[in-house]
Amino acid sequence: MISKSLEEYLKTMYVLKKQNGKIRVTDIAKKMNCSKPSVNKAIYNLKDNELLNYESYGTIELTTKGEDLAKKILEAYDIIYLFLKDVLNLEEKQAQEEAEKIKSAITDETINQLAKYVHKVLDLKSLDCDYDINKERCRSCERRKVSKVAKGSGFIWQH
Amino acid sequence: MISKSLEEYLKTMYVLKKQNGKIRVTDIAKKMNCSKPSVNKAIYNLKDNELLNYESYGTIELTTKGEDLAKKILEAYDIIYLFLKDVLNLEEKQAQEEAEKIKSAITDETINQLAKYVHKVLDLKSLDCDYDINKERCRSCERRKVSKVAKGSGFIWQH
DNA sequence: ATATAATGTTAACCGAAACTAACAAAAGGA
DNA sequence: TCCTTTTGTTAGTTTCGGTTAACATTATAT
Repeated sequence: MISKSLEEYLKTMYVLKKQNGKIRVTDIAKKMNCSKPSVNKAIYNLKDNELLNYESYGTIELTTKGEDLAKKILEAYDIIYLFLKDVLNLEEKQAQEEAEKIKSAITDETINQLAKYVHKVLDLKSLDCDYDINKERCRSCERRKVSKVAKGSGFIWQH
Repeated sequence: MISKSLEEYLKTMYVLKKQNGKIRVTDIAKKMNCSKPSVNKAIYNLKDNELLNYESYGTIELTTKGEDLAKKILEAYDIIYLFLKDVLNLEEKQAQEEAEKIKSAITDETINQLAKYVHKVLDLKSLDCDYDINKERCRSCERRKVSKVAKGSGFIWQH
């Protein structure tokens, strides 16, 4: 298990890859408001965990394992973000900031319960929703979950 | 502003005072699952912040400032605990653990929004509830908030 | 092609928050 | 009282996640 801090780096890399097609130290540092040496350390740490491939001055490429984990992390983030923004009515920016911090604090079990709840609350027609964070599709309403990475995150269930 | 870690110590001290009438290093360490030297450091740190009075081998007494802050921290914790337990249906123990971690992560603003939401959800009669964490009484339903410290925390609104 | 700018790396260090081991003080029982 | 146990303290370390300063490498523009 990697640390919550490393998870943040991994998530950011995944998003940058989707947004820019490439992952650069400077861009990570900017996005995460940290120094480049911090990013560098994180890279080698993630590499040790086989979550990405990297050689000095080379390009950062997430491994399959890394990408899978990143998706899971991003989805958890999205669920919390959605709850904060659409249920608690926080401002988008604050919802983003807080979602990161909350995600870094709680267990998968709690995220899963929150996911179910958000799913229910945002669509009251499926009060008996069977949504599970580990499944691709809700058995009750047949929606699929789709993560919208491109602009500012947020995630949706699509028919 | 003290750190989230110190807030945990302060909260624990307040609860111990209510439960046992006194605050001891050993009891804090037991409750927080940490070593006595860690507690000792925290004590002097809180003392520097004028949140408690202490002399070596003496008794720990929260100042007024310390007690006020402890109450605020405990209330935030209670709100999150209530949400996790009664809204997300987490087990009591897990709700307690997660509540601490979440509280240590989020801002007052978010707690406040959550408080309003929990207040609404747990009593659907007051959907236009005006509850505010900084007020003693809800203008809509006229309930007062009361923190039940004694056993395992949890907090209620009382008529 | 080379000077300059941008990017990435390394080394040394910091601070917070924890730990263990060893010791000092206080409390309680015979 | 005095011995033992409990409680509290100190010193020295560790780990984690970050930093700055200085340097190396790569990319860009003229």
